Amino acid sequence: MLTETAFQNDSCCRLFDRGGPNEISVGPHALSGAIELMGASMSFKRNAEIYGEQEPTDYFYKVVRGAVRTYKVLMDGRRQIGAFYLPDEIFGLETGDEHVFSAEAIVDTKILIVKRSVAISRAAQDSTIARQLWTLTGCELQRTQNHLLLLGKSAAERVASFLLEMADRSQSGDEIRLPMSRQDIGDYLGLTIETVSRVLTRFEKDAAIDLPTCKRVVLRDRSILQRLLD
Amino acid sequence: MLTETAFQNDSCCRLFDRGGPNEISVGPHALSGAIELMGASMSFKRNAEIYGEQEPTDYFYKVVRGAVRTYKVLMDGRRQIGAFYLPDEIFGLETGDEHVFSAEAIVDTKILIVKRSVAISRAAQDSTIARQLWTLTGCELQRTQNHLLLLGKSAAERVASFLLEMADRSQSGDEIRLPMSRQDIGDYLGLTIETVSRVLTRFEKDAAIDLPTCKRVVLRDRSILQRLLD
DNA sequence: CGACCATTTGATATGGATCAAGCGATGTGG
DNA sequence: CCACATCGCTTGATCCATATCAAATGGTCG
Repeated sequence: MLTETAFQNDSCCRLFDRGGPNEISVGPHALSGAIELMGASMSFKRNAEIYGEQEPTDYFYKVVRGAVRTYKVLMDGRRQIGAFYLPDEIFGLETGDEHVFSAEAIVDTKILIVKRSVAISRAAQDSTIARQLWTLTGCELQRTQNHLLLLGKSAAERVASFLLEMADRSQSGDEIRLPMSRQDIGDYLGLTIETVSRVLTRFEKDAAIDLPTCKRVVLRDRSILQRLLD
Repeated sequence: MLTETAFQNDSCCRLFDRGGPNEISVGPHALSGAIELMGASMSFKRNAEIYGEQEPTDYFYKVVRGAVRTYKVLMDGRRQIGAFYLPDEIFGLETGDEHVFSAEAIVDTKILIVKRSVAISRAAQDSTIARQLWTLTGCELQRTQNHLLLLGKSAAERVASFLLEMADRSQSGDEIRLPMSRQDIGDYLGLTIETVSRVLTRFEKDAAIDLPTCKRVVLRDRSILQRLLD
């Protein structure tokens, strides 16, 4: 599970480097407007939709500030979260012409946007750009495979994996600030909010973590969590 | 779920087209031998290992005849199957330097092999090859995302998805010849063999399928299965 | 302060796992 | 060609982890 923590290295950012980010003030759904430049910047309010299921996959996105969830709502109303994206991470790399997942800002979020067609035509001329696109998609594949393996495990293992992964990705030592709700975590891990809550309480009783507030987690004994994983 | 059925179009095969396939007779683990050509062919016996976890990711593979499973064995001994690959499908596209999954022949299987380094250097010169590598990885990502969504559903939904997907991919109308065991199916769907068996029996009682033998399935009423999906 | 929403905690229900036979197909040696 | 052994599949009985339902607590914002 920890292998996925290295999943978006800085060399991939060149895609977003052309042109100084020029702030464009827009609401949700304004993406389909006339953004042709690479590296255009947009802001989204908490819970605002960045793109919806079945919309055309016209852009790549990079989180500057805030956090993003991608998700799909299933027939029965259940919601599966595909991934969380934190600052410096890239999303929207879906393959087909239309998005299978939707994307929303979890908190107020700033994002860079690149038109897919621009990136692809650059890739046709510059093999290092092509290589980056491939690598990014490969990293996303690896992340998804790890997520898939996660769903085969017990509730405690899933939550432990999640905490260790978040600690690694937010790079703030043993103190994690969770931007997402229990419902988000549950929908990511395939558990109910009650089960997530109970496991966290259990970890706290076992002195593996502290929960100063419900959004802040402090890892007190990583080895207890680590032992649950393989 | 059905979107994934179109996941490896023929345009991707150019990777394997250089040089007439020259049969090389080898056993498992012989991959690390001196295969430098593109499109070299190898045969594997039922249950033979094609590559193992942690081996270097030096090749891409394409099934010519037979069937392949990729899998990972977890700490507790459970085995998660990542995917099944049927004739004309490509596998081994993992991102890192080492395989996270192992690959085995499910039945006696013939495979084409391409050295990864050769494909990559061709991609650096030919942007259509680069594009194909990217597309293939993207298709694999889509397949994995669908697999992930599958694991959130009930046992009946998982089995129904599996049957419809196999029917589509084996392109033999309503009659499916399953190369894999119940254990394989269970490990793919995250269910026990008992549950897989019970669901199949239930589908037969509901007149959705026939089971002339345990390896052959005839879809009698796809709409019953379809109704379980979204 | 009060209303609202998210989270935690408690009690009960359930889908699929586990444990345990039985059954059927496939292959082997006589 | 048949008797028997083996292995994979099916069927049945019971158990358990997590879901579901319900209520209490806590945190946030007007």
